[in-house]
Amino acid sequence: MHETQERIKRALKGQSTIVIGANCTIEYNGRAESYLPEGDRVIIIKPDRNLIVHQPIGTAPVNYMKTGTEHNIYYEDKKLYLKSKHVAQKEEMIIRLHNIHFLQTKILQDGEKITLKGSEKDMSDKIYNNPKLIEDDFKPLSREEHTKYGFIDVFGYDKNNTLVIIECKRYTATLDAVTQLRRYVEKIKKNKGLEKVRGIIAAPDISANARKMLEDWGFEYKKADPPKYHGNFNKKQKKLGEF
Amino acid sequence: MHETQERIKRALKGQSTIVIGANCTIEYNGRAESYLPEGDRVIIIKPDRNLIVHQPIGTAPVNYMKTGTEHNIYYEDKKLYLKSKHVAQKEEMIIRLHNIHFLQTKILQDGEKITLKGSEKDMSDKIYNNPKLIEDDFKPLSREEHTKYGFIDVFGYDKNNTLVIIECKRYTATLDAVTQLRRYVEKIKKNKGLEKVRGIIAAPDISANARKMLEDWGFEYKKADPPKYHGNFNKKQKKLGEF
DNA sequence: GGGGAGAGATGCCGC
DNA sequence: GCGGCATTTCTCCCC
Repeated sequence: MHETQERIKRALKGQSTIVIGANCTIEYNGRAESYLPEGDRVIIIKPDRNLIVHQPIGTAPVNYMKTGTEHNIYYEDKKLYLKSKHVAQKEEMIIRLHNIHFLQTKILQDGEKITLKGSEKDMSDKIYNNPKLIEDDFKPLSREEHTKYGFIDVFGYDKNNTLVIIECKRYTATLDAVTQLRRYVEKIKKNKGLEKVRGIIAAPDISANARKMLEDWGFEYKKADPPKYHGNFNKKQKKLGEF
Repeated sequence: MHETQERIKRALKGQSTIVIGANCTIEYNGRAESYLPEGDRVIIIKPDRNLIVHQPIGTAPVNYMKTGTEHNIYYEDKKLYLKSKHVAQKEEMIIRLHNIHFLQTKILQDGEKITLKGSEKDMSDKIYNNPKLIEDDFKPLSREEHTKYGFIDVFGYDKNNTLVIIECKRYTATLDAVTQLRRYVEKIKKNKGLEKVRGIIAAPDISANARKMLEDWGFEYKKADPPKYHGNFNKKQKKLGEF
């Protein structure tokens, strides 16, 4: 066991990614407080000094510490502890390691960044470039604007030269989306001294409550799908068969 | 390399948690589309069939597949692939494994659940049980109510028997918090036919913009901290010095 | 560094 | 299953 401690200690000094499979108990104190009784988990410490703990179930880590945390591994009363402290964030974690199932320390080389298509920005681009998706004679002026009126997805004029604000959502629009749109419309009305500003939610779907609130406020809903670049799932299936 | 494939294949049939350190290329197609060029990552597949991929930097996984995904490992043109498919979600991922740095397969035993203190619910409980934190003679009626008016944190009457709605936030209250409160207040005013309903944000802090909007709408802000159970960070520091 | 908003958000709970 | 909402959200981008 002392050998394990030495390996982790050495790895913590370098740029290794450390992966530990261990039976452990975890205590956290910081933004909240948590306690996790004894059980088997996977612990990862990365070279940027963040730490994540995964139980054998679930997508999200059960415990974690942010980038820039200090880590220390030591024995006390013949028990092995990993103590992690993030001074700036006033957070800390103590993992008591009852038993180590496996340990890997390895310098991982990866300078690549993920490319992602189909985000809300792509959706507003699509609408900007195809204004007829909203309605005929819609003239978009800008997109993804950090104006003093707020962060507006698409912004333009309709055929009557009435200002139109469009809030895009990739999924079913919720009450939040409507209140967000409402905030923008009100702000721009006030700042520009306009009586009439149209607000449109563009999304593949909208919840019943959101639709009701939308109508109560005189806003509109326009069905619109986020763009797909390589075709749908079934097509992809076929294509992937080539591999 | 074929031995690695066999080990993963066997592990996928059982209840093992699989941890792979590998140089790989990742393609994802589903709710969005993504591509990640060659680099070293840690891949975890859990017994509930979810998969997460971690680069050697950052807290969040760079790619993932949800619980219930089917995984297949196979060779094609002498190249090793891990293909993951979630039929119901219409999502899939293909990981090309160029080189395996390490591989661990282990059945992890963990039936424990994390206990967390200091959540927003704990905060509304605290206010419910200590109404003076809001003001003298505040009479709370309920908390965490899933009423037809919405999900209201705390709900009660002030000394003038005016209805009071309190929205709690663990951190700095933002514009969202104010619009949320506004939604509740308006809805309850309308449904109960009341002219005056007070709205209060209880949070440790509030952003300047949120405060302005709050005041514009005649709502109030009351500084309140989420409950701490084991004392603050500095005290904890001292206590932890015992280790 | 704080504020504002998206995310392939995830997870929880209630209907 | 959907809906509404918190999250130790995380991450990005802009001021």
